[in-house]
Parts: sequence; C-alpha cells; structure tokens
Amino acid sequence: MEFPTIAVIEDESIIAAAVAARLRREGFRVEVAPDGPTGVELCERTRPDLVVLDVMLPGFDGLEVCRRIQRERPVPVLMLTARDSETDMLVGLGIGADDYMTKPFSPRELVARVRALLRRVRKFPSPPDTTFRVGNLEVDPARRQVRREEEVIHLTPIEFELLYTLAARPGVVFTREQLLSEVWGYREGFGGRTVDSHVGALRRKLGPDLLRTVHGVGYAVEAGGY
Amino acid sequence: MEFPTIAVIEDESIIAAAVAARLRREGFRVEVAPDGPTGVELCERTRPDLVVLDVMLPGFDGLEVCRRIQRERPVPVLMLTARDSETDMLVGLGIGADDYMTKPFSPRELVARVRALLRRVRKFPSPPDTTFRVGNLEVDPARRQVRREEEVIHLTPIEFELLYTLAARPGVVFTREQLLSEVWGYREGFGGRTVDSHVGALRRKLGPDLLRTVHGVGYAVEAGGY
DNA sequence: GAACGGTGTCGAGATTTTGTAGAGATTGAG
DNA sequence: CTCAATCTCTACAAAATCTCGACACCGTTC
Repeated sequence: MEFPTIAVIEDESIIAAAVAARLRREGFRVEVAPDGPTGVELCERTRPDLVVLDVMLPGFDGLEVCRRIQRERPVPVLMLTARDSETDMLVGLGIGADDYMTKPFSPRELVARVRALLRRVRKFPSPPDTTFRVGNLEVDPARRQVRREEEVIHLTPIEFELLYTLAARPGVVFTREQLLSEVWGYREGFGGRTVDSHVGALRRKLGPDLLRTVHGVGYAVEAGGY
Repeated sequence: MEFPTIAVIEDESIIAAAVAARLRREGFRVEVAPDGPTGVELCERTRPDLVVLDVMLPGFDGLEVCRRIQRERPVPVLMLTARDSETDMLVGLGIGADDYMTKPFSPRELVARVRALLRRVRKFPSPPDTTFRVGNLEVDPARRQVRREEEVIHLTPIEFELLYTLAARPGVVFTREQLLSEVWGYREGFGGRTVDSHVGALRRKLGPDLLRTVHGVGYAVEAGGY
C-alpha cells in the first residue's frame, strides 16, 4: 500500500524544509520544487496526490502553476498566501485551489488540512497517526496525548509537538534551529531560550532523564528506552 | 548512485581548503574556485547541485556570481558573509541565496546546513551520516556519540569533532594547522597548546594507543585497528 | 650525552552554553 | 470584558567546556 505523495512548491527554503520534514515524518512521500517551472515539471513527472503551493513564486506565480497542473488532471491544491486579503482575492478570482492557509502557519495545522483534503477526495488513505512508545510513555498523535501507565499526562500543544518531533527519531540530535522550524514553523525574529524553556517544562512533567542535552548542539530523546 | 557535487567559491584558501576537506570527508564531491569569473565558469561546466559562495570575492562579487549562476538554472546557494549586518543587508536585497552563514563558522554547522538545503531539493540524497568503526570504537555522527562495547563514552563537542576528523582517515597525519582549520574553522591568532590538550583529553578517555603522535608533524589515528 | 626544540600534562581563569524562574504578552473561552 | 492557560523572552545562576601558559619530559641531532 502506497501512501500519498505531496508536492511542495515553495521558494523560501526554510519554509519548504519545515513543511517537507513535517509531512515526511507523518508518513507522506514528499517532493519539493523551488519555483514555478520546476514545480509544474515535478507535477507532471511524479503525479502527486496533493499539491502545497505558494502564491508568490519565481518563474511564474502560483496562479499560473495552479492552472497548468489542473489542466493536466484534477488534483487537490492547498495554497499558501502571505496575507488574509490575498486569500480573499484568490477566492474571488475563482482559482481552483481547494484550501488556503495564511503565513505564518503552524506545521501541525498544515498537516491537518492536508489530511482533510485527502479525506475529502477519498482516493487515498492518509498514513495513520500511530501511537508509539518511548521508554515507559505512550505517544498518541491522533489524540494528542501522552500516557504513562494509562495515566494521561497533560501537555500543552507546543510541549506535545516538541516531544513528538524528538521522540519520532530516538537518539537523533536536533539543533534548536531544526526544532524551531519543525515544531513552530518558521517565523522570523524568533529564538532566544524558547526551545530550552519548553524542554525544561517537558522534563518537569516527564522526568529528567528522557530528554538528553547534547552540549553545543541541541537535544535528543534517549535512544535506549532510558 | 551519485552523491551531490558542491561548488565552493571562496578566495581565502585556508577557508576554502577547510570547507572542501570537510565536505569531502562527508562524502560529497567538491569543486573549488578562487574568484567570481572562475566560479561562474565552474558552475557552468560542472553543474553542481549546490553552491557555497563567499560574498566578498575578487573579480566580481558574490551577488553578481549568484545572479549569473541562477540565471542559468535554479541551484541552491549557501552564502558566506563576514558580518551579521551584511547578512541582513543581503536578505533585504532579496538576493536569491537560500541560506546564510556568518564567519567565522564551524565546519560542522556548514555541513549541517548543506545537508538541510539538499534535503529540501531532494533531487539527490545526501551521503549518510554513517556510523563507522575504528579499532574497538564506534563513531556515530548522527547521535554524536562514541561507543566501546555498547558503552557510551562521553566526549565534549571539540573532542568529538577532533576524533571524527582524524578517525575518518586512519593513518593519515594531520598537522595542527589542518586540525585547527578543519575542526575549529579558521580563526586567527589561535594556537598555543590547544590541539595538544584536546588530544590529551581523548587519550585519557579512549586509551593511549589510538592517537599516534608524529614528531615534528602532527597526529594520526592508528591505521591498523591498533 | 648535551643541547634544543617538540610534546605531554596540569590547572587556572575565561568563555560559552545551559537551566530555570517569572514578568509581561498573547490567545481563547465564556 | 475578565479569567485562565499558554507562550516568549529576559535575567541570572550554574554547569560545561575551552584556551593557553608553565614546566617536566622526550626525541633528535651533532
């Protein structure tokens, strides 16, 4: 059984990277193109099941790309816009996009909408949000819950996302920058000790041994069930 | 399967050498050019998958180079700048670079960003951060860990980098200068017994036989499994 | 085997990085 | 609007790490 392929057409690499990483982690196959022409070519070649498309692109813009790929065959398009007013304008124009998101957006929201769109066309099942274990914890993305011995541990949204991101690849070290872009989605002028604070919060709630600090690099969850 | 080619356009040879050596060690193919015109010519000829580009170059500067190679075909560009303010200016100008690094930078960070950019384009897989063995040690770059019989040996960031650099080419002798530029990234007015100290620390932690002193030259890891 | 420069080692600051509490901003519900 | 929850970020303390000089020792050369 093949899971859906998503094409991401977006020129700002930091956004493209965050979106792609997130979608891959959720189990989708992802292809990325940095401009209009490449994007169209990519869609022709890989025939994705859904397209995430920035309106503002080098080459020719998102509207043109949308038109061209829809000309080939119908495919759901989720369009990224810079401002709400831009969205209104596009809707007014009757462009064939199926959903819109305004930047900045959270990666989680994007995944939710991708799943919703795919559900709507119902051609493919989305990859499941499987519950998995790390140490003595159960991480349940569908319910956005973490449990220890049947006991639900309350986490805030960001705490959950952070844990989910790290725990999905035990032992792998993530830099603060990577975490910012994967968990928060890129927004600029951002940083400070924010990541550290949330790591601290997780340690308070989950115990001090789950999250390992890698001095000078970043954080990782303990690989060996700690 | 071919791994990506990286073009490095940088006039300070000590930096160019360090960057090239490091990227090659990670498994990339690397081409170097020392000035703008040569750089453009190099890109046309070798069609690299990514360009590392100094802003300050003889001939014509990085901006011009960036424009010219992008005119040919889209290719991710990682730009090196001397100061943060310079980065801000470039971002403001909307030059088509995909990421920026301010000197001095650590070679490790550069590799991380190169990998991130390539992951985005996903046309080519980066060479893997594979775990390898040297003697009875396992060196695991993704986890930034060294293990002996499943036992993790804690190394500081510099210790890890130093070992990684030396162990990646067993038997090859590195001078202190080479190590300074490959491990530390070049900074001037630097030296003293710093390298020796860290070699000492490694010997304490890993045993006295792994690192061989080559009198009057430098250090190497024992080639034959010691 | 004496002289000389290279090397091993220790440890004292200096520096960098991290942990953490809490103020203020922000968001969302009612 | 008010209240509660959550988030960001500053400030400071604590921890980890780094640099480099002093000095003893070693290798090489003559």
